[in-house]
Amino acid sequence: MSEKVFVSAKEVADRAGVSRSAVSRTFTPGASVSAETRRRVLEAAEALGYHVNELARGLMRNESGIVCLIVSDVATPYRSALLRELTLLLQKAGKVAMLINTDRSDGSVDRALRQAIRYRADASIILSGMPDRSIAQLCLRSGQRLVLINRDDEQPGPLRINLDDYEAAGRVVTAFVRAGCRKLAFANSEVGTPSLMARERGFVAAANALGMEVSVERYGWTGYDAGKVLAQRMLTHTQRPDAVFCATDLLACGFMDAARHQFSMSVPDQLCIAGFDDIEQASWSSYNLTTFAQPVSAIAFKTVDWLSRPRAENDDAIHGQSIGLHAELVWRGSIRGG
Amino acid sequence: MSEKVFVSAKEVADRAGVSRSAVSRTFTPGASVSAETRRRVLEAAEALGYHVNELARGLMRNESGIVCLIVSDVATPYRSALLRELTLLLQKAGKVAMLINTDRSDGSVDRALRQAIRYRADASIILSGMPDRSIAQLCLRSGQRLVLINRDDEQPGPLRINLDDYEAAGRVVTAFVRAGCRKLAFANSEVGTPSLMARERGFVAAANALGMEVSVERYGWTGYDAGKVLAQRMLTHTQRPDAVFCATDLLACGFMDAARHQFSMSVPDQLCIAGFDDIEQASWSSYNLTTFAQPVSAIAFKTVDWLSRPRAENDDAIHGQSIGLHAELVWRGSIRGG
DNA sequence: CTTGCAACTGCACACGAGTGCAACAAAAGC
DNA sequence: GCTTTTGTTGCACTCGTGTGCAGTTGCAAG
Repeated sequence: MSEKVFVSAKEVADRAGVSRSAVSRTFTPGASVSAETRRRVLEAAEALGYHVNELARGLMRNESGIVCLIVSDVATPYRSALLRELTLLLQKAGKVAMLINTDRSDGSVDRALRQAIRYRADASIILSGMPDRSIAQLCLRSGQRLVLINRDDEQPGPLRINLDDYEAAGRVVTAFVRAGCRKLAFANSEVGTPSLMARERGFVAAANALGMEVSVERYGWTGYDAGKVLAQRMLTHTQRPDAVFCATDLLACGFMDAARHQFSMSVPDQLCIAGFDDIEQASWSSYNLTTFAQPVSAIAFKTVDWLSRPRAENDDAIHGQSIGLHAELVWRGSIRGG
Repeated sequence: MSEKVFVSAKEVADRAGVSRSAVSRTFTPGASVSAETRRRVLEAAEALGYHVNELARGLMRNESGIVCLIVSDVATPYRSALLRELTLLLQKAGKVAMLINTDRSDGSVDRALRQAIRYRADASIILSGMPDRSIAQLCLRSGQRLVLINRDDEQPGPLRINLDDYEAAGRVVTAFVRAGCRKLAFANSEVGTPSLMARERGFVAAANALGMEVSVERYGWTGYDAGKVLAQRMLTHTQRPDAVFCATDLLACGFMDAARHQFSMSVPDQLCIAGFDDIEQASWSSYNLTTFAQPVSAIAFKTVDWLSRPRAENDDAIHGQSIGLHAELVWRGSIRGG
């Protein structure tokens, strides 16, 4: 029955006794309006409950103010933390976030990007999955900006933000050795994300350089349950490891719980554990996990900063920029010493 | 330099050798186009990389397809789980989610709703905070739909979804008594959300009805750290409680960790604990927390279902609908017996 | 062949805003 | 008093799409 009846600039103009242009100008920063006209317009707008139609404005300006966040597994601690940081900064920058949930299939990222194009988003930020090359190119050709976070891709065009996963994984070997550990293990998931694999390779390489073998196991998705299963597999071996680097904090929490409650092992006395991400739960006293911190604030800052910068500056680097960030090791109680 | 250059229906029409209307109709379900025309249009659209401009379409149809999610503390387990569920269902319903982060000030919810109006959102879903009455009315007058989740407000117009917090809190008293507990306590935060307060009142009332006193403490925000502080306060009393109902799972996790690691108490032998929300961590074996499950899927389903239903049906109930959902008690190991 | 009907197509207008341009008024300068 | 300057204002066009209406086409029935 009562269809949508938004009040338009025309109505405000009529009530204020000015032209529609005057209304438009009062709401456009930097336009020329006399103080008196402005006052009358604002008064009428307030009385009528007028709000600029961003759809129409976006149509004219060819700039919607929308930024698409393309994410899978939003409910995961690390993802949601990054999401919070990004939305906060985007809002401060005068943008608004459009959230698109993807599953783990590749097609869903493509669908998300199509959605972003349809809404004429100013930019898309991809936190999960990889877009098809042709779609990504289409976005770039349309003048949409693209940011890939922790996706280690070589496509030219988008801004790519990555951590020093490989190098960080090396540092944890040092920490384990210093704690007196000799039988190293790496617990990974099967998803094979570039950053996860980089951690694995970095860990193995650093251990090998010291003449040590690493037993690697991969299972399931990168969550708590997978960590438990990995522990069950790796701790029933005749040769139990005395140090495990888990590709993710969630894996580490699951691993630690299984080690303690199912195998009655004490951490860090009989088993040292390290994780990656520094999710909130890592600091909870039941886990007290030594781990690498994802610099979420820095990631979000770099992203939004790049997006708010005028276009021309970026175009200098035709091949798109690549930003490397450092993952700091947060010392807690799951590795001896320190 | 390279400004945004999206391809428009006009260009597709030229290339396909048809009128622009034909293009429009091809992308409008239920419009009348011959198979041949449709084919040529689709072919041209594919070749040019055409995508409908939802901004313009929304302008015409007066229906943007956008639904605003207004949330604070997105990174919190319960909130992010609800967020995931909502975005997934909205996408399935052909809508798209616009995420607006609020801080805990009231004004920020109002600002968010203004944003929603400016983007002509079809609906706004409020998960945190309370909008000012006048703004809410403005939204409703504009034909925007409003959903309040766990906000227990009496405003007419919006759909209100609430849990049986009060009654649920009573059930936990029964469970504590059955476990042999006699000194009951309630750990709450200071934020005073209607649902949190309902849990407190329900718990106290049910205990009183059985002739038992409840010691109530309130502190800080509703997170893990607050739970720890609450434990430090409540467990240093000369009269230690032997059962605590925490208003939130996060509080419960903090409380439990402090009880175990700082006061060396064993749960559930010396202290029974219950929480509320059933966040993922509640099921982790370090906590194994008995708690009430937020029916996130049901909440999301009811919400999206209401939004996709045609307007007329809802208008029958002038005062807006109110949906009550049941919080199921999930039995785990933090209460003896069961 | 004419007529009727249905399916399709295109014109033209609408949606709500921004903006270049010209008209205009007031103030300043001489 | 006249000219120049400065600041406002309104007209009219633009953005990309949906849609009512009228016109065209094709086909089958009379």
